[in-house]
Amino acid sequence: MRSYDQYCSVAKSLDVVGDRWTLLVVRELLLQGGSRYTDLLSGLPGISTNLLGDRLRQLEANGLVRREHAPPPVATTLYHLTEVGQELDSVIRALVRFGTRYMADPTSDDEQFRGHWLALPVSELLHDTDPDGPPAVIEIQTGGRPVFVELAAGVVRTTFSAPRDPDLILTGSGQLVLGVLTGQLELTVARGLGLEDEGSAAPLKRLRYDGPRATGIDTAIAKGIPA
Amino acid sequence: MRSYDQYCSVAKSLDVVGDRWTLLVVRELLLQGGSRYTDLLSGLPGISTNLLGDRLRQLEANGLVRREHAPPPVATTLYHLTEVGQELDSVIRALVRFGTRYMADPTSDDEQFRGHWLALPVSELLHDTDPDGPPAVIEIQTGGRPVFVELAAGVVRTTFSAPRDPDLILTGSGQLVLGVLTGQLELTVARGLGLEDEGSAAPLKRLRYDGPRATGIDTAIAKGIPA
DNA sequence: CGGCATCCTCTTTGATACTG
DNA sequence: CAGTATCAAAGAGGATGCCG
Repeated sequence: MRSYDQYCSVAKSLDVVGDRWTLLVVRELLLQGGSRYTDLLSGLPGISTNLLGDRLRQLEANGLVRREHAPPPVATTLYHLTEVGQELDSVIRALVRFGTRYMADPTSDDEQFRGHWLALPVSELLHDTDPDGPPAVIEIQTGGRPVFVELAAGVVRTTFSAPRDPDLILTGSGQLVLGVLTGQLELTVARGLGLEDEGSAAPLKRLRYDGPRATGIDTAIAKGIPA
Repeated sequence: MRSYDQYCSVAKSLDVVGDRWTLLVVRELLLQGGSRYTDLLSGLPGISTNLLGDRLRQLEANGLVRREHAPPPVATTLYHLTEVGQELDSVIRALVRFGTRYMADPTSDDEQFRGHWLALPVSELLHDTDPDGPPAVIEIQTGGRPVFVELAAGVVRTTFSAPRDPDLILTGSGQLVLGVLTGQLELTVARGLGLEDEGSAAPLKRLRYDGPRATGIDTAIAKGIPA
């Protein structure tokens, strides 16, 4: 990217991460940790292979990404965020907070989705209102690998392997699951729109959402669903 | 910008503000409030007139900017951030926090600077360590209109008109001033590099900087200054 | 299959000129 | 002042080929 040539903190940041796809590469590395080239490709649907290579090279040149030639058991290159790169998590979190308002909009037909992306709004915008309650786990099935939402000690975290047997399993589109988790979509309404749930709904009642609210999320979602 | 077509909060944000120049337009509107087209042009050195027009139209279409046809005393169009647009301040602040690490680097010859940009790192990264002390004001002269840094009740704010007579006036490049304010550059060293100061240095000692630290800022700056 | 490099087409940007 | 019109150059996207 051409530099903005401005002596300004924001412009300097954007000189480094303002290129198309760059922050999404950082998103993947923050979510997934050390990743192989093809892991990144599959977590970044729509990027072309040459662009991913370009971006990784730029990020490395700027000291945000480190490549590591893993020894025989893996026998491939792993890309990691450096400490400086990790500091972009505050930028990503701010973008999550802002962008979640658009998650209620009707989705286009060819919109891609990866379950692990849900970890961003879940861990940034959801809180456990019952810090003294017993730990609870919700399993999310949106196609692909499941994601686990864990409520414990007032904090909501996400993991990619089951921390214990889930209290609740939600199966359906990312949009339905997110609507129910954020409390913007009643479980009964979500069922009508295609969500399947198995187990206790109690953990849902413990969640508090403090992100941007969308009105009429149910009708918005319904509009996106073929009748 | 072409959409990323990903059902992800970050991608959705970037669909709206990920275009080149877009976040810098937001920066100007956050810093300056309602602005005329030409105010924006002068606060965004390097942008071309057609791109500014494009970006304003997009921001308006996305509900982040509102145009207001001001009545006779002004007799021109003013651009404002909407409430949704204002919420981008957390994104801007995160970018400020990240990007300030690069402010110590040697600046290129044709790098542009506007004094009001300093308000970003100052109000985001500086704190007043003496909340019970008397209010203090530092006037910053970097060419163009002066900027005033006000320490009061534990908070550091910036204004564009003098809240009272300044206790200290700093005159010099943005980089020297910022180095001194953040405590990364000793005042005596800064004087040797061309900074002029008038008044009491006491307010500087009250400031605490909690942003990213650059090592060797003095030699870095010296390298950028023609001998 | 992982990790690129190349070629080609299409879109976006940037510089400048121009108009109400 | 507040933009629109024009056009060359850069960058993005897509397909494909290469090499361990």
